[in-house]
Amino acid sequence: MGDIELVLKEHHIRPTAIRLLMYKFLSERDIAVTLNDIESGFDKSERTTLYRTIKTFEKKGLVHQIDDGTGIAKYALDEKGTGENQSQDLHLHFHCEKCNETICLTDHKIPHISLPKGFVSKDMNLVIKGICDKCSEKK
Amino acid sequence: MGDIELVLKEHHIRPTAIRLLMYKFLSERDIAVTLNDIESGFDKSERTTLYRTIKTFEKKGLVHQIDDGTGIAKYALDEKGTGENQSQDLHLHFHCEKCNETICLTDHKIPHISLPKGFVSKDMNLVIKGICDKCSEKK
DNA sequence: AAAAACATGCAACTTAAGTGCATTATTTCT
DNA sequence: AGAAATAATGCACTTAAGTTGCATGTTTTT
Repeated sequence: MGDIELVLKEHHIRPTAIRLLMYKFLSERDIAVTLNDIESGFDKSERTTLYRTIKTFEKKGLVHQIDDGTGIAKYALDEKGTGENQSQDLHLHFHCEKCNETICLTDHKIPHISLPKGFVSKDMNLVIKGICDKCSEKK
Repeated sequence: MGDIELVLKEHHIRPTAIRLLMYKFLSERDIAVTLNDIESGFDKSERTTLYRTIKTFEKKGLVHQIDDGTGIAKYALDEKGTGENQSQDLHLHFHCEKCNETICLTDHKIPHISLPKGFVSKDMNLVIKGICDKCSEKK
């Protein structure tokens, strides 16, 4: 049984062909992808199925959705896809205005922020916009 | 000449009737509003006009757009609408999962974050999700 | 093997966002 | 002031992402 198959099973996801392929697809890139990106990578499958697949992954805690300000949802594998650690992904994301790519800066955690009285924090989303390392190189 | 008229003129925006009304509308609430919210507040005017009006405000630095993760753009007046201070609005936003309202926490600035080599930061967006003060009161 | 549960594909719908163009209002110029 | 230029508004239409319903196909369970 392949590695991916195991990962899916650990997350209580049936390892169908498309799901295996999508996991592979996601694990091969280090940037967050849109549904369109995924669609372009799969001639064989259909928009709806891919949509539902990524949503399944999300529900089961395999991927997280990122809102980078472009208005289009992006997805990336959770850091510890295999582990049991379901703690929130409080790392931050960087969106490059040039290449339009969004990167998970998994080593950069969001610092603690004290809120006014009465506010209860459950989740956080920090996106930094600017120029990424690749684009700032090739001037 | 009214106060609002002056504010608009300072931002090089022609003070038409709709624009004056929209500014008033925005200044009357302390939460970020969607285009739909605005539309509901104006029987007289039309979606497109309101859309273009808010976009004009945005371009001229009167309002900022907030992406709170709901997928729907929200807008709020900049802190110093009147002043010359065009420095980025690096305050954070709080999105309440219960009442769905998004609040500018203008007093809470986003802390400095050091990025990996090659990354250039131009703008930041931090949204904290949870329960707001009003909703946590009335259990 | 039959029943139940789940996955997939197709079509259609919803909603926010955005554009083109004609009309109307406002400003500028002489 | 009046004409020309510029900008604002309103209406219709388009686009694109996201989402749902339902029929069909597949896998799992008993």
